[in-house]
Amino acid sequence: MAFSLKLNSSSGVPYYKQIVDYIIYSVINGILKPGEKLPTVRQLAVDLQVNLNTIVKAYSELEHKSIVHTQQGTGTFIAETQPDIDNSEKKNKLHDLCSLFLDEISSFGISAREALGMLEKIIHEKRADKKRGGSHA
Amino acid sequence: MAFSLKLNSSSGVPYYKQIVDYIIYSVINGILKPGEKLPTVRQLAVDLQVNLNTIVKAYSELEHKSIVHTQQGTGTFIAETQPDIDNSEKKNKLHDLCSLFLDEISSFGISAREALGMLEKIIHEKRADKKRGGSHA
Amino acid sequence: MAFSLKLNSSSGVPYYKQIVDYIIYSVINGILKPGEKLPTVRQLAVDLQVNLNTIVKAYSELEHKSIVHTQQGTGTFIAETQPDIDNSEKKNKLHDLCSLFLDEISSFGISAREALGMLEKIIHEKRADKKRGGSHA
Amino acid sequence: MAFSLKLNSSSGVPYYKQIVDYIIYSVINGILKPGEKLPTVRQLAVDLQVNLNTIVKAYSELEHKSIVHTQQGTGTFIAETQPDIDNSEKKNKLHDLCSLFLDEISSFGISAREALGMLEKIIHEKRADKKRGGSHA
DNA sequence: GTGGTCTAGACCACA
DNA sequence: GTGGTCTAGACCACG
Repeated sequence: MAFSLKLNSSSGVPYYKQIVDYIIYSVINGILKPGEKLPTVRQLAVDLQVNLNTIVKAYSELEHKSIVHTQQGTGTFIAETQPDIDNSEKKNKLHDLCSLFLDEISSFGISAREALGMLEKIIHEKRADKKRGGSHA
Repeated sequence: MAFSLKLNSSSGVPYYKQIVDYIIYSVINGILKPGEKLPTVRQLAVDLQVNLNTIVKAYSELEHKSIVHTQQGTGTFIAETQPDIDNSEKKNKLHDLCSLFLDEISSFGISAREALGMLEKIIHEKRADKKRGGSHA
Repeated sequence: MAFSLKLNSSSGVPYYKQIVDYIIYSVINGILKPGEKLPTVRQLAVDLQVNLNTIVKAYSELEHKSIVHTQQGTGTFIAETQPDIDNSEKKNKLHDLCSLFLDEISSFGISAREALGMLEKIIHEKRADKKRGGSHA
Repeated sequence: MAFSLKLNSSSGVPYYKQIVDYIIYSVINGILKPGEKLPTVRQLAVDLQVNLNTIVKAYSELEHKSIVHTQQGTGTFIAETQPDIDNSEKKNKLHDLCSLFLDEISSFGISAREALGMLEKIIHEKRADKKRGGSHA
C-alpha cells in the first residue's frame, strides 16, 4: 500500500527531503521494517504527484545514508542492517544534542517549558500529517 | 565596534540568517541596546568577509521585523521600541530551533520519544543543581 | 549438483555477471570439466533464488563466449574445447579486476603509486615465504 | 582554467562518475588543493558539453563524500580537511585490498606479473586521457 | 552570478 | 517492470 504521506508544498522544505524524512521517521518508529520493499520510484511519483526524478533523488539520499538498499531491476528495500550508532555513543550524542538545544533556547530567552510544549506540538503535527495524508490524489 | 560573531560556513544556515539571529540574540540579551548604532553595511561586510549584499539582506530583514531602523545617510540603529520580539519573533525562533532539533536527532537515528525523555532528565538535573548551589555549571 | 555460489547483492555487480564469472572461474580451475552438464536454468534460478531471466542471460553470455554449449531439450554443457579462455577472456577479466581495484583504492584515498608499492611488497614477501617452505599461507 | 578532462562516452562509465573519479584523482595527486574553487556547475557543463544536472550530480556525490564543500551563491570548493583515514588504518586497508586483489587474480590463473603490467597500462591510459583532454570543444 | 530544486520526457541495463 | 542516467529548460534562494 502507498505511504500515508502528504507533501507540503508551502513549507519550503524540498519534496525530496520530506520524503527522506518521512522514511527515516518510519524506519525509526518501526513502521517500515528491515527488508521491506519500498514503492517503486514510478509508483511513488504517481502517488505523491511529483516527478520521477524527485523520488529518485530521495531514494538516492537514503541509499547514501545506508538506510535503504537498491538492486537494479528489482527494487528498493529498507536495509537489513540499520546504521545504528552503538548504544553508549548514541546516548552521549543524544545528551549533547539535548544539552546544546537547551542552551540555545535559553540564550533566546525561551524557557524549557515553552520549548517542550513546542516540540510536542511539532511532533503531534507531524504524526497528524502522516495520518491525514494518502487519501488525496 | 565590531561584532563578536563568527559565521559558520558549514552549518547550512545562510549567512544573512546567522547575522539576523545574532543581532536578535544580542538585543534580547542586552548586548545591543535600543538606539545603539550598528556597523555600516560596508564595514560589517569587511569584518565578516562576506558580500555586501548579504549584509544588506540581513539589515533589511531586521528592518522588516522592526528590530532596527535605518536613517538615510546616517546609519542603522537598534529601534528604540522593541515591539514584539517577545511574541511573534520569539515564537518563530522557537519553532525553527525545535524543528531543527528534531531533524538533527532523527538523522542520528534517535526517536522523538527518546529525545523528550533526555530533555526532561537534563532539565530535572539542572533544577537539582540549582537547589544544591548551582556553582558547577 | 548445485553450485557453491552465493550471490552478493550489495557488491553492485549484477547477478548475471557474478554467475558468468563463477562458471568461468570454475572451468579455469577444473571444478567444472569439459562436457559436464550445468544445472537447468530453472533449477539454478531456484537454487540462487533469482529470476529465471537472470540465468538465461548468464548462460547466453557464456554461450556467446563459447564456454558452454546448449543442446535444445537436453541441457547446457561445458564446451568440450575451451578455445581461448587463456587469451581474450582472461585478458578481459584481468582488465576488469585491475580497473575495479584502482577504483576501490582511490575511493579510500590511496594513490596508485602507493598501491603498486604495496603489491610489490606483498609479492616479494610471498616469494620469500615459498622459498623458506611456504607452509604458513 | 578548465579541467583537463575528456569524457569517454563509449566506456559505459557514467559521465557523472567520470567527473567524480577525475576530481578525486586530482585531489589525491595534489592537482586540486584544499580550498581551491572548482568550476561553476554551469561552466563545467559547457566545457564538458554535458547537461548542467550531470555536473550537479557529480558535485553532489563529492559533497556526500566530504571531498568538496558547497556554499550556495558562492561556489564549490575542495574541502579544507580531506577525509583522511588515519594512517595506520589506511595502511591496513591498503594491505588487505592488495592481498585480496592478488588472491583474486591468481584464482583466475593470472600471474602477478601480468596484473602489474595491466595496472600500469591502465594508470598510464588514465594519465594520458587527462593530458589529452581539454583541448576539444 | 552561484548553487538548489523540480518538471517532462527519453533511452539503457538488469531481473 | 525495476532502477540508472541523461537532456532541456524552468524557477527560486543566496551572495
